[in-house]
Amino acid sequence: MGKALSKSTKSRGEQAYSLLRHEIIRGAFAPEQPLRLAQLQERCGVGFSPLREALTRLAAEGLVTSEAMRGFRVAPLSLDDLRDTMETRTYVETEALRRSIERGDDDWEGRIVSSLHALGRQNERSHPDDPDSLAALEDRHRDFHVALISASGSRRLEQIIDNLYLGSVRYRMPSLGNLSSNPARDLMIEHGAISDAALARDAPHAVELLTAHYSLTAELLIQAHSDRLGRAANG
Amino acid sequence: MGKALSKSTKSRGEQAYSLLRHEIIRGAFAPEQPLRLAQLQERCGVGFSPLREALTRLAAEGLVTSEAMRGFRVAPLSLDDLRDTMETRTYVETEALRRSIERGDDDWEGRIVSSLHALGRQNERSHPDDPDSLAALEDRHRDFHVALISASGSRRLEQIIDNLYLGSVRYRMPSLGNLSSNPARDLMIEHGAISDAALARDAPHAVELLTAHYSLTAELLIQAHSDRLGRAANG
DNA sequence: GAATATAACATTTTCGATAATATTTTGATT
DNA sequence: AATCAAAATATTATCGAAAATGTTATATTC
Repeated sequence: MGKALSKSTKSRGEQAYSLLRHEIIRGAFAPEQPLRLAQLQERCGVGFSPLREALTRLAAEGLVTSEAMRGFRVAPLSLDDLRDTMETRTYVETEALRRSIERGDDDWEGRIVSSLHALGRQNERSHPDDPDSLAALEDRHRDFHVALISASGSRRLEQIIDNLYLGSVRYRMPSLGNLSSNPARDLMIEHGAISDAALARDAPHAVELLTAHYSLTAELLIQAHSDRLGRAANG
Repeated sequence: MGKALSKSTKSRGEQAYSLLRHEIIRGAFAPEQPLRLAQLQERCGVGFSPLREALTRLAAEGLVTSEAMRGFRVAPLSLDDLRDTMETRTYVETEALRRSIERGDDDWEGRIVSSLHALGRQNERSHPDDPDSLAALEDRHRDFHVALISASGSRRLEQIIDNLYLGSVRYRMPSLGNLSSNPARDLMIEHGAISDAALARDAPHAVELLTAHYSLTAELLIQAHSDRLGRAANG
C-alpha cells in the first residue's frame, strides 16, 4: 500500500499526525504509555521535527500529554473523565440540536436522511468480529450525529462538539462490538426516532431522545470501563 | 543577548510559545498577517524546530492558522466570530456557574471574594492610558470569572471556557480603555452583583446577571469592532 | 499584446548531527 | 545489605544546512 505518496498535498508532518491519531484512537497504545521518538520515527518513517510537531498537535487535542524534557505519553483514561465528557457532550450537543431544528433548511434535512441511511447500511454489513467494519460503523455513527447538529450556525459549538467526540471515542473503541451487538438495545431504532423528531421540528422531544441516547451509551461505557479496570486490578 | 538561559525550567519552545501568544493577544500583529519563520526566529531567538512547535500549538488553540507549505498566519477576526464566541461563552459559562453554585464550598467562596477584591484594587490603580495597567486589569477580570465557575466539577467545561475566553480576549484588547472607562457602565457594580448572587446561592439570579454582563460586553465590542471595520474601509 | 514556458528567488519543511537533560548502572564506603 | 556519588547510557530538545515547494520575474512563442 505504499502508493500513498501520490497525494503530495500531505506533508510528512500531516502523515505522521493522522497515523498516530488513528493508532491512538484505535487503542494500539496503552494509556499513559510513553511515546519514544526513536520508536515512532521508525514506525512513521519521518524525522524528529515533523514527529514532534504531530505530537504537539495531538497534545493540544488532548490525545497525548507532554512533560518538558520527559517527552510524550498517551493520554490517560479514567471513569471521571468519561462521565464528565459524556455529560458535557450532552449539554452542548442538545443546544446545537435545538438551534439546528430552529434554523435547519432542506440541505440539513437531506444530510440527516442520507447519513442515517448510510449508517443503516453499514450496520447491516458490519460484523462484531471484523474491526474494520466496526471502525467504518463508528465513522457513520459520527457522521449522523454531526449531521444532526450541522445547522446550528455556530462554528464554536461545532468545534467543541468535535473535540468532545474525540474525547469520548477512545472509551468506545474497545467495547464497540459489545455495544453494537447489545441485545437490550436497538441503536437503529434510537437513531431513527431522533431523526424523526428532528425532521418534525419537535425540539423538546428530539432533545429528550438524544439525551436518553447518550445517557444509555454513557452507562454502558462506564459499565464496560469499570469491568476492564476491575479485571486489570484483579487478574 | 541570549545569555539569560540560567536555570530556566522553560524550554525554548515554551518561551517562544508564550512570547508569541502574548504578542498576538496584545494585537502586536495584524489579523491574517503572515508569520514568517525567519522573522520570528530573530524576534524570539530560537531555531526553526521550537518555533514551528509553538506555532502548531497556537494553531490548535485557534490563535493562528496554518496552511500546508504556505506557513502560518495570525488568525482572522470577524464580527460573526465575535458574536458566536460571546453567545457560546454565555451558554457554557452559565451552566458552569449553576453547577458551581450547587457544589461550591468555602474555598470556592474564598476564591470569589479574593479575586473580586483584587479586581477592585487593580481597577482603582489602572489608568486608560497605561497599557500595562490595562493588561493587569484584564488578567484580574479573567481571574474573577474563572473563580466564579471554579467549582463546576467539570474539567471539560473549564477547558472549553478557557478556550472561549481566549477567543474573545483579542476583540477586547484594542478597546480595553474605552470599555473600562465607559461612563454608562460601572463594571465593579456588575461584578459585585454577580458575586453577591453567587454567594447567596441564587442560581437563577446569578445566571441572569452574568448573561446581562456578557450581553452588554458583547454589544459594546460589536459596536467597537464595526466602527473599526468602518474606519478601515473608509479612511 | 496575451499566454505559456523557464529561470531566479523566497519560504517552508525535513533531516541528521549535536547539546542538554533525565535515568540507570556501577562501585566504593559504611 | 544499604547509601550515595559518579560514570555510563538513554532520551529529549535544539540548531542550521539541505531538500522540497511555492512565488515572482523574465523570456519566448503565437
